[in-house]
Amino acid sequence: MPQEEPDRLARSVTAGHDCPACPLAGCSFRAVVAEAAARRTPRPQHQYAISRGERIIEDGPSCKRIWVVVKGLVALATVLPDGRRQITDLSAPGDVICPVGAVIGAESWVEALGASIVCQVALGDLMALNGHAHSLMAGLFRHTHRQLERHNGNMVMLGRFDGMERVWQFLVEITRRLGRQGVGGYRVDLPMSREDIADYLGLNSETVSRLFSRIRKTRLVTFISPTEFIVHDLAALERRLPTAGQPTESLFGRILFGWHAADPAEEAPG
Amino acid sequence: MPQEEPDRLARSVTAGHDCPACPLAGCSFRAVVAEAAARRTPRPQHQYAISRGERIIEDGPSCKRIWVVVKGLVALATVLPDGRRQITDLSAPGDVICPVGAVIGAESWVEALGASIVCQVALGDLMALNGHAHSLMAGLFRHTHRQLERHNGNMVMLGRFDGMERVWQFLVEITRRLGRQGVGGYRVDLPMSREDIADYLGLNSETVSRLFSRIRKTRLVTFISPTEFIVHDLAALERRLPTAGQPTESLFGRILFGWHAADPAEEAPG
DNA sequence: CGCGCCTTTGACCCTTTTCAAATCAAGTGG
DNA sequence: CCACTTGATTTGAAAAGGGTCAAAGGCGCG
Repeated sequence: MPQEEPDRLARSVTAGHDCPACPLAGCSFRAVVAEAAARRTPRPQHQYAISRGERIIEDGPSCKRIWVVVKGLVALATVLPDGRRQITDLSAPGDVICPVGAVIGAESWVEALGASIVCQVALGDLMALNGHAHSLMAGLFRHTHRQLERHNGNMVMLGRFDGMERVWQFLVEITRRLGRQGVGGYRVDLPMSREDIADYLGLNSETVSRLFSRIRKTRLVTFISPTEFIVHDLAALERRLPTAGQPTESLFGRILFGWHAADPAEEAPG
Repeated sequence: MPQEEPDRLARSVTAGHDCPACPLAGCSFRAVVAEAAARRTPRPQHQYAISRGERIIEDGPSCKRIWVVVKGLVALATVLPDGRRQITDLSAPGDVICPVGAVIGAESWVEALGASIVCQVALGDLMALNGHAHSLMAGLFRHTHRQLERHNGNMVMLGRFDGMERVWQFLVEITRRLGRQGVGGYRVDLPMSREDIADYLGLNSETVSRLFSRIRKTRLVTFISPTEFIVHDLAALERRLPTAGQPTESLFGRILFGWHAADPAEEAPG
């Protein structure tokens, strides 16, 4: 358990192989990384394999790198001195992880929840190549705003949802992000323990287990094993959410970076 | 109450007077706004006075403006269809408010908690003048990362602090941001009702009131009125926090924007 | 097979919520 | 200036929800 013996797990990431460009189709940073690769930057990024509990650690005090999750599931966790842990963000394949400030008196780090692969992008290399390239800025900005949106939703969940609502919310979110559509619905292979889920939802593991048992009785979800389940009707789950919807994308980036969508009202008089 | 009759409060901001540049000494955006003013932009910003409950509203679907709080206290609030409200961020004088994405099925807006003055900065004007000016980008980036850090701390609070810890945390935060040092300690004039505080802390107003009563008994804080109090010993309050510290500043911006501090390890080999 | 770890379930306790009533503060009008 | 109104705050009592502690059940692994 990370909160009991943090130091035992504080191993650095293990080196994998170089990759010429981020291989991930849905990667938010694909264009940026591809651009860096096209300019033949020396080792603009590496892939690293990290196993459950391992952390991504900066060697120095400043933030020189970002990471793109290629495979697995990675968490941003904050642990209080007394051991209480809160997972404040989950990153699935295609998501970008930027270093983010912590809270003095608490430890924050990025850790793998299951066997994962991350693609490391050296920010300095990209900066040196591109200067303050528009595409890099736009990518960072878009990513950061998505993160703000997720955080906004998570705060509403933590502050105002009861236990059952949190678990429905979690199942919907994780099914959208990790579910593979198949016969009988979405199949989800979830690399999180009950305690990880509890730490994400602001509950404890026994409560999560009890709530999962109640969900099992609804027959909307079939649990094959503690870490595998099938969602038969995602829409039925979504109807149980207090919000009944999914996060919107901020429009902020459009004016800054020219992200355009079909939006005739865009230039309406203000 | 916003959650009972939101429409009654949905008045647009009332126009104040033009201001040549953001007048606020500690404003994160002072440099940016001053730069725009120096280039004689036509009306790069206005000041608006907004009273309690009024919202800052975008006229169109896209985000064309940012605001700097000059006076008062402004909240980013999300309200669920059933009326539950969560305040996800507070902005005090000097803070920048950027539009941030909401959650479908819930309403999000920026509202004044007390009589406030905000300085509106038209992003488009700034962009047209500066292009993708380094200072604008740096300012936005720095602001956004501060917001991420606050959000991270708020999620830990909402997920893992009990009621008493949340109220101590709130008092420390609000005293740091709004307190004026005087005889007997910091005096704080707090433009929030018990319900506002509850919606920020993920509690309800009766619980907040009860917890305040318990704090009154410790004699560490004297409540002059429901919205005025004196913190006699801020350090004693800080010692009651589970974290015993304050947010750090992310170092991320340094490499991107050249924010430099005394940091010899900055270029240490990675 | 037995060990250790995770999960599930039960019983009980504590915190917070809910519902209700009383108190307090600020305006209003006589 | 004082009764009256209105809304916010405080306090009380009961109920609900989640946490804590403990025990039993599953599962993989040596």
